Amino acid sequence: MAQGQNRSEHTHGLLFLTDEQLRKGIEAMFFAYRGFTADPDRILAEKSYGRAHHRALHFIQRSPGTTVNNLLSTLGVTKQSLNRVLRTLIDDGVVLNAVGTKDKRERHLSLTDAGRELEQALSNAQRDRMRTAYRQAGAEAVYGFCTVLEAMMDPDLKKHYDQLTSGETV
Amino acid sequence: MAQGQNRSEHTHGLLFLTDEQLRKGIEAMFFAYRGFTADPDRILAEKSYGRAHHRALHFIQRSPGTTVNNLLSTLGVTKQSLNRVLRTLIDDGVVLNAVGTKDKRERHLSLTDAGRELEQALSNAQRDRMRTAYRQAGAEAVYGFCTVLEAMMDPDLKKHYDQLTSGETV
DNA sequence: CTTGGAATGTCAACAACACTGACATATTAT
DNA sequence: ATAATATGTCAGTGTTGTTGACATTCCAAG
Repeated sequence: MAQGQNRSEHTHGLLFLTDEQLRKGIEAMFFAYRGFTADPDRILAEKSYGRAHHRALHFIQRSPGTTVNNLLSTLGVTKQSLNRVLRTLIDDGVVLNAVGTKDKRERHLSLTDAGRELEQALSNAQRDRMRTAYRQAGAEAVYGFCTVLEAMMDPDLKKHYDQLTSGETV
Repeated sequence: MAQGQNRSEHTHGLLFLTDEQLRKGIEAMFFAYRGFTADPDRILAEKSYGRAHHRALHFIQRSPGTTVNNLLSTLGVTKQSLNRVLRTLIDDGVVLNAVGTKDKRERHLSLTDAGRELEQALSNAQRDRMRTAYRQAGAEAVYGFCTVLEAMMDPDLKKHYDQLTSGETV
């Protein structure tokens, strides 16, 4: 029932959004996010790291030389929370912490070789699932997928997202 | 740069998935999920509940009379973890715990009036954002959104999702 | 009818990861 | 000199997940 109606609504571009359809999207987000994190979680568990470590590694890889403050606002956590994670990553020789050249108060974060290796392993696992899902769903679906996700973001978070996707350099 | 290329790839249905595009999707999931939970989180904080309470309320509302075991496998947590949450919800008069009529070992969970009210408040907040995002993105995007999310789910979780979306009754 | 297993509840301990608040230190800006 | 910034750290707390152990209740098979 739902499928056929949805399809017809597409064609003439009208959106009759029933609570049922919205609930479906909500549940899809819930179940999909579990799948989204499942593969990296397995790798992290072996190294006794958590998702917070993965997130830090990801965004450091994404913006090498980024400052703690920048990473803080991207991740949206407190400095105490981030520091706990960064501390272990730095001590384990996975993340580099370099005093800023221009402003010596700043610390510039980057990955060591070991860090790049770990980040690659995590990213590969996550990208594999992503790639499979993309291929399965098709190109148009992927475009819609990103469009809706972007529309769901808080404006402040969207800024970080846009900054990452457009310009690579910080 | 990315936008134009993506578009052309759509038209002839070929998927050249660069790591860059996959990373974009990964980051979109991360930032969007934060937005996805932001609104209910504010309401939950007032009542000193957490996301786990919201999830329990959602799926109980979705399948009234469901058993603990069923809820357990839907949520994918341990019974101890779920029990802690259910305990507070039952004690607060938000969830009803009825001994099964046929099999008296089972407990059938449902919402009280207060529970329905709270669940509505949470769902409304979440649906509002969802609706706005859907409208902003358009009908085709929504269709693609759900398609990709479904393809991202673990098969076991997808069963629960399918069960919920198709048949309402348990 | 006894026994095994299933469904549930509960206690205790522990870990990850978020929070707040307070305080210290170095460095830059005014 | 003083204020503001960037960072680090200590201590405490809360939510949510985990294991492991154990009790209870009840259905079903022998």
